[in-house]
Amino acid sequence: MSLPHAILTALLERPSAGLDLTRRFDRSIGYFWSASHQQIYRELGKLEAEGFIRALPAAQPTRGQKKSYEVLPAGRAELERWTAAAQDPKPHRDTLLLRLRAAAVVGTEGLEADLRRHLDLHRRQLAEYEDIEKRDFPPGNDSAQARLQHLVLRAGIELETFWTQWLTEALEEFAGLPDS
Amino acid sequence: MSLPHAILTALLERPSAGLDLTRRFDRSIGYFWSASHQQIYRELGKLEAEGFIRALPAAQPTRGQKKSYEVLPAGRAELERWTAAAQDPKPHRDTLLLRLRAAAVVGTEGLEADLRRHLDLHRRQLAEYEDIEKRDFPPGNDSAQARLQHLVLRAGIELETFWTQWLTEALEEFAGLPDS
DNA sequence: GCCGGCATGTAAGGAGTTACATGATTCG
DNA sequence: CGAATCATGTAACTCCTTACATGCCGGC
Repeated sequence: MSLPHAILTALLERPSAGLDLTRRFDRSIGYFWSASHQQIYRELGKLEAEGFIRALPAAQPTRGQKKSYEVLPAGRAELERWTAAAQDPKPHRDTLLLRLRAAAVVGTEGLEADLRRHLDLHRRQLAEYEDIEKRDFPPGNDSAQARLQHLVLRAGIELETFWTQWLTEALEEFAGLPDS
Repeated sequence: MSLPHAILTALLERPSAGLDLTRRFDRSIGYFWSASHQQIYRELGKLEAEGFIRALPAAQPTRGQKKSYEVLPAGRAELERWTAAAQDPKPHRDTLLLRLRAAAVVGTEGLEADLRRHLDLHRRQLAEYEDIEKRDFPPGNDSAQARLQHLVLRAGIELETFWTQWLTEALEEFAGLPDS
């Protein structure tokens, strides 16, 4: 039940059409809540039916035509409610850790190459986050909104830092293993 | 496509029946790949139909009776294949970060209490991991299998450490915020 | 005018969750 | 024997993914 709220947040930040939202999910909100355009269109339809958002008047109802949405007061209220509500953390699912555990049983043959690839991907992601930090959060801006957004970005930076360190350590471990 | 491989790994570590597996998923494998008993039974049926596992001979075919499984050579081969295959990391989904981003737009009212609760949950999980580390990985055991398992556990420890630190930082940030 | 890209969708299926159902075993 | 618990399942639903379909729009 989080996708509709992710969309409400994005639309409050700026009214947008479906593909705009999709692109923003690829870049920013999608770093911690990804969504495909199919999901987004379906959810926009639901949110409109529930009275949480509405299409901006400029939009025609034909198919291939751009259709932008804005959040209605009921939608903002729902987002406030959801943000404040207690929620249990969802259990993590991590394929790579699972594969390492499998490797402890069936051997590490072939796994090292993919660990290197993941390490590279995490390094790139970390570099991207650090660029965003330099660009969007120069020292001195301490508005409440900026501080919260920066906090979220720092979580991303620290998580990617963790993964690069851990993968480096894992690869060192592999180097010292009896060959599989 | 990871649940069947999680089950194969667990069954290779020790042949088990459905509920045994469910309990082990609650304690150990489930720390990074959770599954309910319904999922597990469904998947055991599929794996048996595919010839990857078989019921141990002792088992009767009646309903409420215990039925243990073991991995067949084809199952082991499939697990080896899957472990070595290149896989892209799945995008993360984190509700808490999403809520923080929403709070940057609609205000932080009511969120702080749940952050404290999450901090407490992560501290407990961290303590549990550290207990496991003390119990199962005393210094000196450096078999290949133990080193890989320890590596996985350290990932859990470091992730929980990150979350406790980040949440602490977030709560400090909240304390300095203009009240919402 | 048509072709490639933009924009909005539909359909089918997989994976996970929630609620419920049924048979066996154990213990008082 | 009756109730609680163990153990194995079914059914319905939601969410997400993958593949495909359709209409508009600008440039050549």
